[in-house]
Amino acid sequence: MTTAPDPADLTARARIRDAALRHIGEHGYERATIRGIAETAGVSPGLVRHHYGSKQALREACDEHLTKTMHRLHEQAGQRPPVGFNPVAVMGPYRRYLARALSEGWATPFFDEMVRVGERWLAEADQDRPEPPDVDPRTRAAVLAAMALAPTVLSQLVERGMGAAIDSAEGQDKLLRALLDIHSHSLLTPEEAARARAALEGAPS
Amino acid sequence: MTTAPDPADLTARARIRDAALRHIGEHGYERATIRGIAETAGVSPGLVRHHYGSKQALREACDEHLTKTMHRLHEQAGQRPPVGFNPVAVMGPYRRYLARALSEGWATPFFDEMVRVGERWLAEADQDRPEPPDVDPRTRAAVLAAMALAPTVLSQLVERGMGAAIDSAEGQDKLLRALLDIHSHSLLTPEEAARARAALEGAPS
DNA sequence: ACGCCTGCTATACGTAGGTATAGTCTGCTT
DNA sequence: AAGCAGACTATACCTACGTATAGCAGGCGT
Repeated sequence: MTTAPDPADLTARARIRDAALRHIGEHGYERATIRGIAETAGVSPGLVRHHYGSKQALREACDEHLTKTMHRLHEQAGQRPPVGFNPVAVMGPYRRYLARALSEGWATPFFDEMVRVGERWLAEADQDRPEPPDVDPRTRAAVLAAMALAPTVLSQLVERGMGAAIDSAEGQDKLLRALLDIHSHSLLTPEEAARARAALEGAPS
Repeated sequence: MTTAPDPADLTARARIRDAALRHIGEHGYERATIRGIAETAGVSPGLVRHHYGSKQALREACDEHLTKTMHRLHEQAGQRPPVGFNPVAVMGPYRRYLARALSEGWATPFFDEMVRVGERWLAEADQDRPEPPDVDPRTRAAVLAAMALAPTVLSQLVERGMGAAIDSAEGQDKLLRALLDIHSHSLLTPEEAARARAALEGAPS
């Protein structure tokens, strides 16, 4: 059950967009070429310009399509909490594209939304915490979001470490188990953290 | 006390390398141009080729230089544990370059070493853990390394969330506090994790 | 039937940028 | 002094690629 393409998606216009998503995902925005995209879509390079005007605009169309698709998936998946905080699972064919968007720096809207969601989610989780954290919530959410996206962005490297493709069943299983383990076992004890914080106050050197 | 340049580093050859580190860090490998690098270094584009042969080879020289410098810094910083597991602090001028190297996928040796180090470090930390994790250590270390590198790779986005440059004192402070908080407060309780794991076994969907 | 909008192709243009070559200058060896 | 080597520049070349233009086919309203 991979994100089913609407029947209407067989149009050349849609094929171009899909090809662009794939090419940009695989090679990055700069290295992806209109000619290559056109070839994959089975059309002439001219048609790409005809439909989208420019390479930049094509990318924006991809962004929009991804955003819409993600929203749809998000809704139909319901409001279940982000177990393991793992966006890899859902993204399927868009994973690489998203990773590029993030690491090449043109995914700010998406990231901002992740931060917003995370912030709300953390606020809720903080209900039953003895003393509130001394970091502002936005920062904490941002860092957490970045960490959550790490396996997506650095998938190539993580795959090396895991010895399995991140898309494969084995890879997903390994990744999820690792995330569960990491997120349920603190690296630092509260005391260690407190000590480090104290050191921060003392010597801003 | 930023990584002091050796006096001998004033040679054109070294200036080219430094300019390349900067340009590639700022624009990425593809977008960085030999002409731009040459201009920054105050030399002709031809000299770049004279010294390094090709753009690719120039990048490799940068990699090597970064590796050596990092080793030097690593040694002179002693064996103190990676508090907050935060490589951002040290990297200084190389941060952007490293981020590019990671996200553009040509930093495998560096990442592999991080995984090795992390693996050893985790093994030690696992001494006093009631039951061993059910993930293989390499995978866990890889995911953890990726997460640790997230603020570096996604610095642009994290900065947005923090509202401060990651290099600034304020940014460093915020980031470190966030990391301390995150690493000393689990997102999931062991029970939740166990439940999620159980779900994994049950329904591989 | 006629025009025309739309999807589409073929071809051409301009430019950026990696690479290649030839030549200049400086300093050192013999 | 002669001459060689290495650092460095100027210039040229070639390819890749984004963009622009012109033209063709086919369905649709009138």
